[in-house]
Amino acid sequence: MARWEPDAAGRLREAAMALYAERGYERTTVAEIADRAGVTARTFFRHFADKREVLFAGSEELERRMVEAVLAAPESAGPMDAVAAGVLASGEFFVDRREHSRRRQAVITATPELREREFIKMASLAAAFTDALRKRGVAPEIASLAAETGVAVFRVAFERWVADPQDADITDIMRATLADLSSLTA
Amino acid sequence: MARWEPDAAGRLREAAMALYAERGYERTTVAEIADRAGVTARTFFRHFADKREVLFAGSEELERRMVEAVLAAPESAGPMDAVAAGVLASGEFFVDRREHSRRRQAVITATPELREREFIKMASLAAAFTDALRKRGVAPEIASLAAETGVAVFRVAFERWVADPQDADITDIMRATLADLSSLTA
DNA sequence: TCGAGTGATGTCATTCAGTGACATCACTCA
DNA sequence: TGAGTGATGTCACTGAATGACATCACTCGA
Repeated sequence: MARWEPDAAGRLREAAMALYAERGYERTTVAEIADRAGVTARTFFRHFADKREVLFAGSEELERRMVEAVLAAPESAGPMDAVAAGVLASGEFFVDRREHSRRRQAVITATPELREREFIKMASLAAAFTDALRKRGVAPEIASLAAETGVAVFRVAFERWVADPQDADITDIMRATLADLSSLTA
Repeated sequence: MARWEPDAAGRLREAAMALYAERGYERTTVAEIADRAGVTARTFFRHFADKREVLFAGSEELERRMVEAVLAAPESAGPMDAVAAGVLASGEFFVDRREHSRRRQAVITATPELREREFIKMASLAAAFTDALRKRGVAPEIASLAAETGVAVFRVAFERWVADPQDADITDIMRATLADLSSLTA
């Protein structure tokens, strides 16, 4: 018999999601999460930097994929087209995760501390987009503006997808949002 | 003689800025800030919700002014024009505050926790813009997209202003940033 | 097969953020 | 002049987060 049950991090993630959804983020203690996962609070902090981070594991992976798509866009693509490619590439990440995304997003939206953390993840994405665009030869100021705008589109589209009663495809929603941006600034 | 020195909140703000700049946010305790301001830690928390908020007093005022400008834009103005008016209206708020803004921004940029807080302030601004646009009759989805885009412009322009070695006027920089957005999405 | 690591976890003590309850006391005003 | 009022202090407590050290199943080479 193994000394410890495997995948403590996974159990902690699930326990945290369940408790945050059940009784709210603020009224859940790390000790309770750890208990439910069968470990101690000290172990929680060995897997996650803080009480918020447990909901954001995997965001680096998403960011990595989106950045790759920006870099992989055709050379002829302008800055905004490259960013659009990055945004669209996020679609596959959410396949079959709509319900999970909805529950997770409900918890985050209800908790200022978690919203803060989500924003800094978006900022990290914007910085990564900026960097990728510069590598494509885009001027620094233009790169950051295009990146910020692209992230704004991603956020709005994601919100629309989560809220969509028709369960429309996320990629379609992203395309529509990008089109809205074009007509807005026309 | 008054029982207490007046303007405890002001002294706390200054003490916090000084200490955060001197030795960094994380290595400054609330007790130290309170000490320097001549009050107790308990009093600190009566004036500011938490250790981060002390750097963001006044942001509601800025938001209020920007929203007013959105609402005051000519009826003929489109969503993006109205948002642009809001962004430009922030200019006067920063008159004669460039050096203060630079020091403050340096502290914030160096501290993830403070960056998180700054982002949620920007989100609040975006929500307020969205609301204002809806009051102007803009469709909800378009309103939020225009608002997010406007906030992106504000952030980029503010960063440019703080970093500008020429000390250019903030309003000019904002106009230029708005122009960049137009050509980007053309 | 045995013994020296290794690594994930537990235990314990501590610092610090943040909050609730209650006391204090200069100042105000009827 | 005495009953509030309000900003502050004091105290006790919860809970997040971290460092130091112990534990022990498992691995791997001699």
